[in-house]
Amino acid sequence: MSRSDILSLLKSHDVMPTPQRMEVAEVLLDRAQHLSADQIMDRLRDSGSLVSKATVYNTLKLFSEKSLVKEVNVDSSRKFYDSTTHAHHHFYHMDTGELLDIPADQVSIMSLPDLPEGTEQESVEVMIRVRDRKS
Amino acid sequence: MSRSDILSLLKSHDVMPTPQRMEVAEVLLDRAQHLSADQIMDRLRDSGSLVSKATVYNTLKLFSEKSLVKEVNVDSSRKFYDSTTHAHHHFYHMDTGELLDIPADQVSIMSLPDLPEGTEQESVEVMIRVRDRKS
DNA sequence: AAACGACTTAGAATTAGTCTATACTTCGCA
DNA sequence: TGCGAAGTATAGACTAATTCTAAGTCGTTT
Repeated sequence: MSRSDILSLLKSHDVMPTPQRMEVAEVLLDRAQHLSADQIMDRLRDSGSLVSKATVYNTLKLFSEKSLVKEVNVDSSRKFYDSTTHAHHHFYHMDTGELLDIPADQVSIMSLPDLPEGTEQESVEVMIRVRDRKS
Repeated sequence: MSRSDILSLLKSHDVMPTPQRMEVAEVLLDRAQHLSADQIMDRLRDSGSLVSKATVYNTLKLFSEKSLVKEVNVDSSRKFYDSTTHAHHHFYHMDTGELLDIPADQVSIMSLPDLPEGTEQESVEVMIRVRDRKS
């Protein structure tokens, strides 16, 4: 995704495109991927950026509120941010800690349950945990 | 579940039934529920128990290794321990932070995807996030 | 120019969970 | 009956991710 694509993406999601936000977006939205705040910090540092930790966290929270990215909770020790926002599912590789997309057409859920009284559905996520085959 | 049921459950799962482990088990396995380590600590304290934090964490980790309980990650700010171990799915109520079981027969997944090369499946979990209906 | 609002920042604070080092129990066995 | 090994339990120090706080920057408005 080019700089100007990112710029208009931010604008269209009602996010003021500050230089720091642009830097974070360029890292995360570069391609379909799942990164933790920490990994994003590292990449920013590697490319010489001076964005502060607080700003990275603020920015990621803002992005996910504005639906520019999706939070994924797997591990309960850290959050991942997913550059793919449309509905899809994940493999979680327990040995490597890696998160992989499941192609959307490869899982289908037949019947969804009745929701608890007075609630509405926010999202449905399927998580398949895998590990290295032992044999 | 009675004390003696719990006792034989621990034994059958190869867990030495020390007094502290019995206390933790009595709290968590009392009924189908999802508790965080912290909630378990609170309940133990309320009932006058002196078990230490470290022991509670050690015990919960042991229980889940021995498949006496199931870890559930939703929130990435804390782990939940589920007293129901057979395969089932969850609602996560985003407003209350509560976790609810989905009756097993109410979700069925039609097609499962091909697993990544060289891996085997560990578990499949469906998580439906819900929130209070706005209207 | 002063004030304003939105943003960024360093570093302190918080919090779930882990680690460490010490102490206690149990139990086989000399 | 006493000893030692193995397995457990504990307080408290520590870690790591994330949030908070309070001060600073910057562009815009008055």
